[in-house]
Amino acid sequence: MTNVEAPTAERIRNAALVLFSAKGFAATGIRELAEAAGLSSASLYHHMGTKDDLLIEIMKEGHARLTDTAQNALSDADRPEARLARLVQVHVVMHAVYNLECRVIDTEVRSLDTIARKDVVAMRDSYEALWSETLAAGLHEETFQIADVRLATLALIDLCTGVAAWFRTGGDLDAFTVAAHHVDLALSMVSARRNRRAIHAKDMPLLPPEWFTGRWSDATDPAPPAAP
Amino acid sequence: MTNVEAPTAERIRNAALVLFSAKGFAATGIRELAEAAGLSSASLYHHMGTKDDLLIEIMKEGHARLTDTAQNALSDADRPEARLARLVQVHVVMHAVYNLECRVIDTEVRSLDTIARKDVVAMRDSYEALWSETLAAGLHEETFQIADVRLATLALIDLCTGVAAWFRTGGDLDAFTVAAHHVDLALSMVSARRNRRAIHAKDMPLLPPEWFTGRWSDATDPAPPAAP
DNA sequence: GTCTATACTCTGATAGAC
DNA sequence: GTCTATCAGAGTATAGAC
Repeated sequence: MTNVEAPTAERIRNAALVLFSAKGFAATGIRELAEAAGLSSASLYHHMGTKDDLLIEIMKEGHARLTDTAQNALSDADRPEARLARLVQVHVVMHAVYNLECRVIDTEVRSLDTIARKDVVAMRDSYEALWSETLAAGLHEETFQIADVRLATLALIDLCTGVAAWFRTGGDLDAFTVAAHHVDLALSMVSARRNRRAIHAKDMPLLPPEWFTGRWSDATDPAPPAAP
Repeated sequence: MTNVEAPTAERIRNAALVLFSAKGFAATGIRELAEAAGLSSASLYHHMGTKDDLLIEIMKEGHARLTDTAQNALSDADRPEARLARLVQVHVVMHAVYNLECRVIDTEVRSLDTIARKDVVAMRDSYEALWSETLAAGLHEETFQIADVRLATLALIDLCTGVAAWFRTGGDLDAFTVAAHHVDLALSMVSARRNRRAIHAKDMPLLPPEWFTGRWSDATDPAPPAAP
């Protein structure tokens, strides 16, 4: 559960998530990273490539996790409103639980070199396509009222991505509660309706907490520093 | 209109906006900034304090501009739905027109030292209060349907802030069109109603383009590099 | 108001011993 | 697998001439 005696590579990764998300990639020194991971700066390079490589790995892994999780969540949902609800739920829960990783993903695209940036943007685009397709389907069968699919896609993703910036583990709202609220906000935003009645989160087959927890065995955010 | 022969201090500021927004504050070198502004790095310091001071000035000025504009926009709007519409409109238009400045404001809080960060966060809080108060008023008179005012505040601001990340001047949608769409999205999100009927942007007394252009005489974003 | 030259620190990364 | 020592370059900022 906790990170006591975690493998060195993982300790480095966790230290990187903490520092990159708090100060930014460019402002984080290699010595600082080493100290946070409990090594000398030279030893770092036994476990990773360059500092750039470390960022690239974090970003690609994070995007892959997000897309994979979303695709799994969509696999047994047919209706556009159920699919949108799940996209929102997955996005928000991930941005709350993998909070540091998501902050890095969402803010450090500019720190990537041209090649890596191209890869990451492509991953991002294919993830966004899941949203666009869902909105287009809901618009087509008149479940959603949307003036512009592209704009609505960006708006919905912005709405859910913003969570990463203010969510705090241990706050008054847990990840699932925030996600449920956001599902409602999203459904309202696209005026989701069936039989002329507004659809709400409580009418949706949302993913239960266990659905997520079963996928978290490997690599989550590092545990936050203990409260004083 | 253009920046030909602009005062040196302004050229530096513009160069800073371009570089800070594109690469980030920490990743921008002082020599790079000097070159972009057309000076030697030593000459920079005749027109500004430290690199940190330059960021602080940009961020405080931007926050002040945003809050001032919002307060002016609210001065002749009474009803919660009109006030929300104007907050959204101002926020989106500013994030589109002062795109670079807003990107810096929204991403570089972490680059500020403790003292400046405290100031800027306070400015941010008082700006957010305009939104919270508007939502609380609309909830109280049952114009809005909101489960959690704090969460809805953050959600709405996130929705509108996101525009800065993808808006491009000269794209297929101009700032006012995007803002109008976002007003609709925002009103839907809070299920704004009067007499049991949904309220839309077209029913609102939105600010005309002239309202904004009258305020842009002084300092906008630098002109984008000419197309090839 | 702008420059050249420079001080001093920190940067990412490597060499090679243990 | 970790360390100390070190490299070459880039970082911010200043001194002082013009």
